[in-house]
Amino acid sequence: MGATKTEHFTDRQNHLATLAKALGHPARIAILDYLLQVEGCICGDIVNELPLAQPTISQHLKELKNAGLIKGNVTGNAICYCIDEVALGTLQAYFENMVTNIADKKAKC
Amino acid sequence: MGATKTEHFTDRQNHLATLAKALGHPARIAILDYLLQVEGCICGDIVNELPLAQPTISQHLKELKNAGLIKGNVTGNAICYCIDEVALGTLQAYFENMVTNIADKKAKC
DNA sequence: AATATATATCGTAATATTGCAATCAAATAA
DNA sequence: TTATTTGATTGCAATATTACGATATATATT
Repeated sequence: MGATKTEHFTDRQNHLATLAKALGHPARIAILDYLLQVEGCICGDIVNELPLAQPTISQHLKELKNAGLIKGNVTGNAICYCIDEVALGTLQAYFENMVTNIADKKAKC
Repeated sequence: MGATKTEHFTDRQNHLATLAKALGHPARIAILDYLLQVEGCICGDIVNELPLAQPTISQHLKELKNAGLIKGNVTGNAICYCIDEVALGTLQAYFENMVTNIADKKAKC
């Protein structure tokens, strides 16, 4: 098959999976790294920072944007991308919650 | 192509991407949900909890295990799976760090 | 030993992802 | 207007993922 059966899972599960999936590629981690390293957002020069061709990077940016992890707004010739705090907060809360839950339960495997 | 160019990225970036990728499917989020909900670990019955065939679930468990997100140890007839705190801690730290970094920078996009 | 139970592996079809050359679109600069 | 720049889109080849039936393996039970 190859097609994920999203209809069987909850909205929350599908949403978390979408966010995680968007981060499931080193180029996209690298893009977020760069977005954090630079002040606020990038207007241009992501292409020069990564070892991939321009269409490939454009595609990765699109996926991050579709997942809601980054926002982009046009400013003249260029486009400014920045990290979306809401999506990031969702992920942070998810892992925070898991870590504390596990610590509580003290699973002995 | 279809093959990720991992050699162009740092070990850290590849590792984070591997962890995120493993979580990039609702079935695998659901598995972790169930692992958290149950006390500690599961011995058996994951198959009954998810709307997927047994070989499919076995495959998803394998991917979570390969990524280091869960551990499994044999106990007689069944296999006990539980969440690996280390991998989860890595992800938690990553998002924690991002969130605080963004808050600091107060990006205005 | 024969049977049942739990899980892994194989094989394969359907679909998705990755990467890039070529090309297009829009704004800016000359 | 004619470049130039910036980034998106198209089209395609290579590879990966998802899902499952069939089958294998390994332990437990009878």
